[in-house]
Amino acid sequence: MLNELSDNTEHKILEAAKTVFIKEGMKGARMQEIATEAGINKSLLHYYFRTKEKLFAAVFQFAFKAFIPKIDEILGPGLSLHERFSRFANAYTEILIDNPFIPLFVLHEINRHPEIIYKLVQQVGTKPKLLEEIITDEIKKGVIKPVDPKQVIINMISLCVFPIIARPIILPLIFEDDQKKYRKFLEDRKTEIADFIFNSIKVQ
Amino acid sequence: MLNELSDNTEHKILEAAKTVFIKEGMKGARMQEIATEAGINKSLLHYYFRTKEKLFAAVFQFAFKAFIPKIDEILGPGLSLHERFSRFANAYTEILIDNPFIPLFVLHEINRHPEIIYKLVQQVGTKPKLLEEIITDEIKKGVIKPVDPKQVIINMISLCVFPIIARPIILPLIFEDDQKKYRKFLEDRKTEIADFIFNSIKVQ
DNA sequence: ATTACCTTTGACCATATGGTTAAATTAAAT
DNA sequence: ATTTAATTTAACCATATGGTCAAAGGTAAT
Repeated sequence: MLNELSDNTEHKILEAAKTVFIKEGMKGARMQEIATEAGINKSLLHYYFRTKEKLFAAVFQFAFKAFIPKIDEILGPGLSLHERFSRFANAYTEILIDNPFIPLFVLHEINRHPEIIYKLVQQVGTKPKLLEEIITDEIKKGVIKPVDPKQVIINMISLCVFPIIARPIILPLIFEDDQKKYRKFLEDRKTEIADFIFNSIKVQ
Repeated sequence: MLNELSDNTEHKILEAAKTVFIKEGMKGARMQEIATEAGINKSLLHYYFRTKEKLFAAVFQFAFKAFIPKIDEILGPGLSLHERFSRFANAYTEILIDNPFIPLFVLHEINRHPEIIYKLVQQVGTKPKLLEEIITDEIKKGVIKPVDPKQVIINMISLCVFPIIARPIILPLIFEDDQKKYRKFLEDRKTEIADFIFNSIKVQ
């Protein structure tokens, strides 16, 4: 039972740390707040994770993985480009709706310490080149115009991520604080984004 | 000369505060660091701006204004929709290239305190409705397909902002840390974004 | 029951940090 | 020159915060 208990506490701590760090950022987060959120005291927190840095590193790694989509999984084999765009936008938008604070958290921290990305990129093992090749092939096949694949990829991710991280501005400024409208808007995007991109680059 | 000197010091403080706050965020910024950056001591900083909050408020207001484009100015009268998209993407991208850390700063802080937006929105006086009307009109004229104007507007802003704030991820992951390629990529977008959007929604 | 080990707690420490204050300095006005 | 007001500085203060430590509690093995 020893291990079960410890796992339990460690798990509680990690969940609490996610909540607090992702909301407040590294500098904004307080160890006491994390302890309280986890229902334990500060000493125990330091017993499990010696320092704030170590705890942060654990949370950041989790967040980074959640933010960088595992493209290869989403882009299953034997699909048309439009279908692939559609699946990507759909899956990624859903991830982001469920974890709306992760992108900003990751971007904010990575801006403060751009170096940390190098360790993470390997661990995550995402392959943007894969998507790039798919797009290049479709150009050769004459399905889409000769566009820069990098532009298309960044467009796709931009269109998925930004509406989520800009919610506190978009909601009052565009949707007059009507959460339902905003929610519907995001829901629509699951299909709109793929159509939008495909329409733009397809050969008519 | 009294006023000139004080203006000068106040100006130095504000510039220093912009640098530090925008880079480190409200919680990450240190009053001492701002003072040092401004070439003065901490007491003088508190003499000009009683509290960290007051200084932050000044910086945040500036940053918010820089982040929210004054749409009406960019969208001069008597232009085609494509021309308007083009001008917007061009002008906004340039602003963002010159102030690459502002969007993330604003979004991060506004996420921590979503309320603050209400005071700012009035002061800035941006009118997204204006662009919405323009798009609606073009739909009626049959220039573009019957799309949701809100989707188009958010797409435009997403495509401009995200590639800037995601630079620390994009640069290593997509451009193998080649800054020139990234820079060229942004430069291309000044025209690419408008073409991209217009192609997608125009009636062929 | 005793040993040994893991977990949890409360009291405590050192330092960083936002902020204050009184005195010194400077500049303008009389 | 003297007064007056604004500006600048150095020394301090109170508090928050990350982190430590020794003791207590609990659990399983002998």
